[in-house]
Amino acid sequence: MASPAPGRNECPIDAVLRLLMGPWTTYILYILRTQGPRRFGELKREVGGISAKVLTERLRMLEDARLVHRDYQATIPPQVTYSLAPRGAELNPMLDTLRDIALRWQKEDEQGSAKAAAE
Amino acid sequence: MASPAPGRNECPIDAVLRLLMGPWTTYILYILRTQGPRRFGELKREVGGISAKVLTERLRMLEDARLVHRDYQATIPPQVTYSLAPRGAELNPMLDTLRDIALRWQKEDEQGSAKAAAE
DNA sequence: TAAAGTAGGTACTTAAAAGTAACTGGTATG
DNA sequence: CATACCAGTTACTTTTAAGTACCTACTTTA
Repeated sequence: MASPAPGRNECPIDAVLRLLMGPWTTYILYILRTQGPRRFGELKREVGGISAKVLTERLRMLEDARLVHRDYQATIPPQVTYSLAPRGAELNPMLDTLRDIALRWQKEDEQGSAKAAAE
Repeated sequence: MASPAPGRNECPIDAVLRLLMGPWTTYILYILRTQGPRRFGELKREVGGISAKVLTERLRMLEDARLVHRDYQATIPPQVTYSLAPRGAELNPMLDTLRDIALRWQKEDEQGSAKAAAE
């Protein structure tokens, strides 16, 4: 890219959002957060429908950003366990707030459309 | 899509993140939040580098989600003013938290790499 | 000895998003 | 009488991301 558009590449908020967005990502974090550390295969089964390629991509992204910790045991067969890193846990309150807002909006919209339909 | 993947389409957090992510979006909200209501052309100039098409798309998305309010005056030439709607303002604390976290991580990473380079 | 499980990697295809350029109607300006 | 401004829209192209399928090396199980 020749000219980095202002507010796009430079914005640190965007960098974090870019990390979280995309299919599966928040769901992966949600599982690690509520179910605790999980192995690759477990995670894949629990997310359900995700391919190994995309799961690997997401986990690498999250690992590079240090939201998730990867523990590799060179046993046979190898055991790779993923867990929430401190930075991942740091996002929990924000994600909780976001979830509350999102759920409330969803409920408001349903009530609003129900009321509008009844009138 | 045949089977809606679990945790993907159903997740309300994802719906809001999907709204905020993407180039320009948080920057547009940032301008409306810090500079106050702005007209289409002003917004376009202030964001800088965005095309009318994409800016319109983003504003329509935000308007549909009721984060932003659109005021159309059928004068000649027409005046269209965009402002933060209540829902948009509701996100402010969360975006502030997110920005603080993002900036701190950025700083930590810079210090970390600087320290690592010095050693 | 063939299959299945471990944790992925690689190549290819497809679909969605983003960007580019030209166009709209109506008026005021040069 | 051609141009520019306002706030977009439309058609088209390019880029990016996501998805599909198959591959690795090694071991245990049937």
